[in-house]
Amino acid sequence: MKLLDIIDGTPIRYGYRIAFLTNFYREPLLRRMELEHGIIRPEWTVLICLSFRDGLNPRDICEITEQPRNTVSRAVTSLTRKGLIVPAADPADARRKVLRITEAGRAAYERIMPMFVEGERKLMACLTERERGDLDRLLDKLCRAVPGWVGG
Amino acid sequence: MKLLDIIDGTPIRYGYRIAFLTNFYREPLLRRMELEHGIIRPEWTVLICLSFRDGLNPRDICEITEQPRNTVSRAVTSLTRKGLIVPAADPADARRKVLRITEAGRAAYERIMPMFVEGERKLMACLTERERGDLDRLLDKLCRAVPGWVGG
DNA sequence: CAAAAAATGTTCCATATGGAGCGATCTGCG
DNA sequence: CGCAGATCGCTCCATATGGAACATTTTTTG
Repeated sequence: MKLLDIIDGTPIRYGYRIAFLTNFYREPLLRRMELEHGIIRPEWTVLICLSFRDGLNPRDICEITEQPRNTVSRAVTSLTRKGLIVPAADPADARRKVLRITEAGRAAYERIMPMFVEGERKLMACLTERERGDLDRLLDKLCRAVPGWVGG
Repeated sequence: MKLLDIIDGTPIRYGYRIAFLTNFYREPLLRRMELEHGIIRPEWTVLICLSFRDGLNPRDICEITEQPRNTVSRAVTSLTRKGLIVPAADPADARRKVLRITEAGRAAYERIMPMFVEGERKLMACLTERERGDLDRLLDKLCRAVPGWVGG
């Protein structure tokens, strides 16, 4: 008996399976990341953000990742201690910090990301090219619609 | 700037968006459930399992939900204290408990589940009937393939 | 049949997480 | 300018979570 077997017995078939996939794709990788690289989820999300756009504030990262401020604050502290990012004063606003990813930070990102890429490859291996295209389009539509209903 | 905006900058487009949808669909509902009904995630998964098939053991629930044993153990204890389930001795194996959902437990399930159904409705509202059919088929394929690669 | 190994559920402990509130700073309005 | 209110990041605290070890019971093995 597995979670899959009770999906047909629940009235939330879509939500259930999407959460199911997330559980099996993401959670094991997050645990491996912590074990093998000593990086935990909030730290990882900060690295991803800064890797995409350097010089963000903690506040920006809260907004992007929807994480609470204290969670981001802790991640910034620990990443700084590890030398993966460097916080600087924001000349325009003394309350803010400008966060910059270091070389070591980029290296950590480049070391960890392939793990998630490989996980995604396994996840998607069962689909044909055409099916991936369909899924891509559907996910895009679903994600773009989120801001319209979330919070309400 | 939102998470959506950096999706194109990441090499894990599918995994990212699936996790994104889970975050916005499930997490707010779990928080509301705790606030309004005093039920937390592990308790909810136990209720779902027993609602689908009464008389399961904690061990079965661990297997179905992939939750650690101590988490399920705690959920069983608290649900019992709340009168939502009743544990009995398993005559076939003295180590095991047979868990049965109570009337109050079923009532709680019937009260909470509509919240998740409504959340799913919002999530899926952007898709046409045809697109839902496509997504249904794709999710089915993805989920069925999970046991083949998970853990490896 | 006896001892080793596995299974089941619990407890202990370390840590991750989020809410609330704090001090410092900035903004808007008179 | 001066003050009320908003914003930013941090700390405190309560709780959720998972790993490891434990006692009890069952299964396997010699």
